[in-house]
Amino acid sequence: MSSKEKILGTAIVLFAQKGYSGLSMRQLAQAVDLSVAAIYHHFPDKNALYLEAVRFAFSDKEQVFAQVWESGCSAEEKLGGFIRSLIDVMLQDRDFHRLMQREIQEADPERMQLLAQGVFNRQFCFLLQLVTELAPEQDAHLVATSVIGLAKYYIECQPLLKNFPGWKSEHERPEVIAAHITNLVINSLKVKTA
Amino acid sequence: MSSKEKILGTAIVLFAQKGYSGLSMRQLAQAVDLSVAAIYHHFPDKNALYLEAVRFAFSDKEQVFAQVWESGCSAEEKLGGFIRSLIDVMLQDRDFHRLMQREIQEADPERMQLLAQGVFNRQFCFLLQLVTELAPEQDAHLVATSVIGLAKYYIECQPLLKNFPGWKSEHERPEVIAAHITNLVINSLKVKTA
DNA sequence: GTCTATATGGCGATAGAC
DNA sequence: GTCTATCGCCATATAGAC
Repeated sequence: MSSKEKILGTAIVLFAQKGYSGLSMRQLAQAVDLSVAAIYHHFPDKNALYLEAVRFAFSDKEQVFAQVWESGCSAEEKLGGFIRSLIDVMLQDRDFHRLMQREIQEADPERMQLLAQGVFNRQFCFLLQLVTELAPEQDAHLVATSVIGLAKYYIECQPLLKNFPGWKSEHERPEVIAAHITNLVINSLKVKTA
Repeated sequence: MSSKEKILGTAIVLFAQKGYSGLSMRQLAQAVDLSVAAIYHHFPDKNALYLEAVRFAFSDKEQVFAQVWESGCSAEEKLGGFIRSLIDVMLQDRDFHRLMQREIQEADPERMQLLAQGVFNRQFCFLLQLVTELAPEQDAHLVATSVIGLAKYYIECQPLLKNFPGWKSEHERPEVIAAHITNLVINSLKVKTA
């Protein structure tokens, strides 16, 4: 692995943990066992390094959901499969997920557009199509975002949710969360179509 | 208003905007029109100031939902009212909401427990009770957290969601979001009970 | 309670040798 | 490509006058 890749991979993790201003170039240099000057050889400044690290983390997410869309399942099963994959991806690549969180929180409009169009657009469109197929009379955008929001919330708020009454240990199992969300959404769609 | 209160109130806003390490004592001092040393007269160090600011922001949220619970409405109407209030509170007090976000993201287990038990517990229990009443056979914790998660997601991801196909300007109106979430949840509960 | 002045150290970034 | 050494600046925090 090249130094540049090592820097980018480590930067993702550390930026996700500490945020942009929370991570110093010295700390990053120490983490990758290089000098600060060596990092500056590969990147013009801290901000450029950050942007490249975000893009680097984005780069290999596209085909995770492909098998769901390409499967011969029914629309309902596809929705269940998508929700399950979404949760698995979020749980598996927590660094990426945290980086996303920070990006969304800063809410820079330009950056949001880049993110939506350059990263998530394909998957969102597939989901939109699926929802339209399942319940053509509903607002597909609202339903699609509900699906994503539910998954996202369960993952990122788990440490908080554990402390409320009624919590069970099974609530942190991905298949349980996925089944609940799938049920919630599909049942809701059924009422209107029935 | 005392200097201490002015410092705390300003700190909430700025910490929410910039994060802990993103806000310097100099910037805060300038914002409240005091010297850095004056701030250090009121707080032993930056971390203590941060903690006190978080607690300060927490302190006046308890009775916002009281009228919903105390209203003579049906359980269904109460759920709708709670969702609407939740969205309004989140939209209105964005600084508090952003501070919450940062706290949840850092996910310190001890801090999470304090938050759950010291801040949100009462409201969560009311919601839990309401859900149990509406659909006794369902997992109330899962349903209750779904309600909160949906509301939270629509508020905090709005800048991102705007950029996806299918978005309409009405999606940022609180009553539209609230109606959608209420429908989603209540319809879903109906299927199982029907 | 608030100030000015300052100690001490980490920050981003660069110069120049190898 | 990587290093050591360094610049200039800003950070947190403190001392002591008013």
